[in-house]
Amino acid sequence: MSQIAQRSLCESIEAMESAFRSAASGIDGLPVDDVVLLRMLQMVAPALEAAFGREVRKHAGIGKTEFRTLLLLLGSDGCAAPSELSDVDHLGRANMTRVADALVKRGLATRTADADDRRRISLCITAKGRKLVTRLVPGIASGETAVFEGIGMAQRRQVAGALRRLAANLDAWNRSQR
Amino acid sequence: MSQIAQRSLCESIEAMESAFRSAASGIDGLPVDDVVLLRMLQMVAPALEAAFGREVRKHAGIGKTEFRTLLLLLGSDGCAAPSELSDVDHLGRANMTRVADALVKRGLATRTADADDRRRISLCITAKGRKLVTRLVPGIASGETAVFEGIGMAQRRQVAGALRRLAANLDAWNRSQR
DNA sequence: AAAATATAGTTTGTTGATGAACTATATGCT
DNA sequence: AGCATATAGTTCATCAACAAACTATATTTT
Repeated sequence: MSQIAQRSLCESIEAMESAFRSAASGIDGLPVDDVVLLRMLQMVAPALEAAFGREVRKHAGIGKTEFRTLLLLLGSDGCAAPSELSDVDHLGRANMTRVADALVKRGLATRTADADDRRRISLCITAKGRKLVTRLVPGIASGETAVFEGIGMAQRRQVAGALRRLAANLDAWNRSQR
Repeated sequence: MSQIAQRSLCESIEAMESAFRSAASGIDGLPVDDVVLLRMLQMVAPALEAAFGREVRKHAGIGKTEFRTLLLLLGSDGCAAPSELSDVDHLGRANMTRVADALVKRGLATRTADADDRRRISLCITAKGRKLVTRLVPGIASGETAVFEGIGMAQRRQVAGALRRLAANLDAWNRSQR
């Protein structure tokens, strides 16, 4: 049994907000609305990912990152270089090696050397991998429908726009740190 | 040097969206808008947290979870039980033990037994811990201002509302899985 | 042509989280 | 009073990620 879920996520968010607002009343200059919003983001995103990960593990026996890599391969005509995949998924190359290892071990992808550039390999989804993705899509679709219930298209666009903006601001910040 | 940042986060988001849309054109029933939006969430939130974590590590020598626990203690009149803190921060109790260990080791918090309930302890922020939080607040404030630039109050409310809705839907989903 | 620099992928050790199991204690039920 | 159940916090093993360093190869510069 998970050792997290004493309270629900909603209850934790309420309690977190209350605690931060209380803390802010004794601290000058803390932009508590921003702190709370960022913390909500950082609580909800991992919780969504964890739930997705548990479903994928249960139904496919692989991790969420492995599954996502299969989707990304499908979006690249079936094959891609690990360095490309790690860029697209914003992960480390070392991690992508681990993910590739796991997929190859289960026969869901293959590694083949690049004919033109011997530094590179091509990771390609197999027929078994395609079948697995096809099998899980209905469950994914219904899960996502459930999770987005009550959030209209206009609000989703607002969220997407805000996330892009946050990413751009973070990129600018990271550039300024070097 | 970080092995992730070949591309910027923005570039990864564009590439991810393109790859998922391409994948979806060959897969019936994949709600690609939702997939993309969830994946953006799951890329941006950890990136923000990682950046914050690096700053905190650099300026305070502690992790982001340790720092956040100090803030939560301030919001609880200085003391709280680890089980309470883990609920508020939506973390495992085992993890909160690790966080408490780190804070106590650095003299930023103390553990004291509860007089009424010998199962419980109180984790209390020390004067040193308060000073550390006070010292970091200006940097946090400016970082958060930077990261939210270009996102107006109305849009922030839309994002907050969507996050609460996502949390509620996820709680409902988790309840239905038991 | 040779040397310097950059890129691709891997290996290794570390980190921060989790899940399971444990001990100690409190509460509720009979 | 005694037993069953629940809660609090800890320990331990595991996992999925990272950072650093490495080897091999390609490209650029001199």
